[in-house]
Amino acid sequence: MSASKREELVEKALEVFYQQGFHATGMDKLVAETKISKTSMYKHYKTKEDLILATLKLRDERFRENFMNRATALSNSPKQELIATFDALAEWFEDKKFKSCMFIKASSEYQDPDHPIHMVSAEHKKLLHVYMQRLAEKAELKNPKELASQLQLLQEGAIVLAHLHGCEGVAENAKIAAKALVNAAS
Amino acid sequence: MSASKREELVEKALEVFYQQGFHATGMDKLVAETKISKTSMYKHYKTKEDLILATLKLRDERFRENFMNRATALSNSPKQELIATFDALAEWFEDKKFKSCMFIKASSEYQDPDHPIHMVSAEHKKLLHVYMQRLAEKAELKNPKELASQLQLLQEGAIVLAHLHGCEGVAENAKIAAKALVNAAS
DNA sequence: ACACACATGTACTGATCGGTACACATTAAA
DNA sequence: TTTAATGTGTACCGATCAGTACATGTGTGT
Repeated sequence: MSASKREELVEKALEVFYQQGFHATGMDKLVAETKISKTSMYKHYKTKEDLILATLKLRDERFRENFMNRATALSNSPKQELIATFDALAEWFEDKKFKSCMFIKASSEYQDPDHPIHMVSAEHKKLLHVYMQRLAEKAELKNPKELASQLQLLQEGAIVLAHLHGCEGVAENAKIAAKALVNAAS
Repeated sequence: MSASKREELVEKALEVFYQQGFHATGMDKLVAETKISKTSMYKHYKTKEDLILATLKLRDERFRENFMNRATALSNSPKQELIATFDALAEWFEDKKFKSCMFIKASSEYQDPDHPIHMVSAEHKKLLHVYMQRLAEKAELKNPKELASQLQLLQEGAIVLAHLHGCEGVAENAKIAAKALVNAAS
């Protein structure tokens, strides 16, 4: 049960599920693209759903780490960092591999709120909310929880519209709105 | 080619695609739920994709009409109507059949920007944007196009988060943010 | 009553789905 | 060197996918 093969599998699955979708990606496609046999896949993950959950876990960790790191790097204070999250989004949108948010898409394909895939998607968004609420608290802004929610509305909206229409101006416009909301809470 | 059967088909398809998803819904399921034979279906619509496009067209018309009517009914001026769109959203989110936005989900399953399904989804969002831009113009607000974009960001974010976490407070929070943005443009 | 055009339902196609049976290769302990 | 345990690949399973061939209505003009 070589851990490296397991890693190769989940890595490739992450890429293919993200680019092609979950229902649209068959396990056979992963066999073809990884040269890992189906038996080995099902030794590592009992079902396709387990594999999807593993890819989402990896994606959650990587995405949040990168997102928060970029926002931190592009700012000098918690208040600035809240705004800089929209610069981080802009960078993401410009990536030619950008195809919306994996968790929005996952919850689109697995709509039942009690479905594990839906639940981990919701958890991902909650963790991002916590991150921004903490920033709002550090910045000593009014109603940090509500402010974080409102900024997240702008972020999720930006992701959706950047995916639908292309990235031009979307993140910038969201950033302008975010500044207005942050200033109103100062 | 009875038009009533055609209507029954697209009606049922709309419901099932919305509740269950596109890839997850087979044509056989529609046969089972409508008692319309597969042959008849494929006489009316050459492919599943054609049927999906028909359901999206119907959904677009109905949704926008209802959305705009509700916003109009809940307000007394273009400026108020911009804000009232968030009350219309709140009503929608509270419907127990609410399962996110059909077009966000469609673009999640058909990600290629050149795919017809993706394109009609983008067009739907553009039409909503036009509606709000007109309102902003009638209300004589500053930068009507940018304001409409920012309000739409809040709306799309609200849809996504209401679907992920439930509707509690989402639309209300978005409305508060919208008021701040509208007032800033007054 | 008849013939013809067309709407409809059944039963099927090859392809693909998620998942598995089983034969074989490899390794390590005895 | 033998034996047992485990990892791997192939070839397959029944179910379901989108789509179709074909036989059987069914309505209309004569």
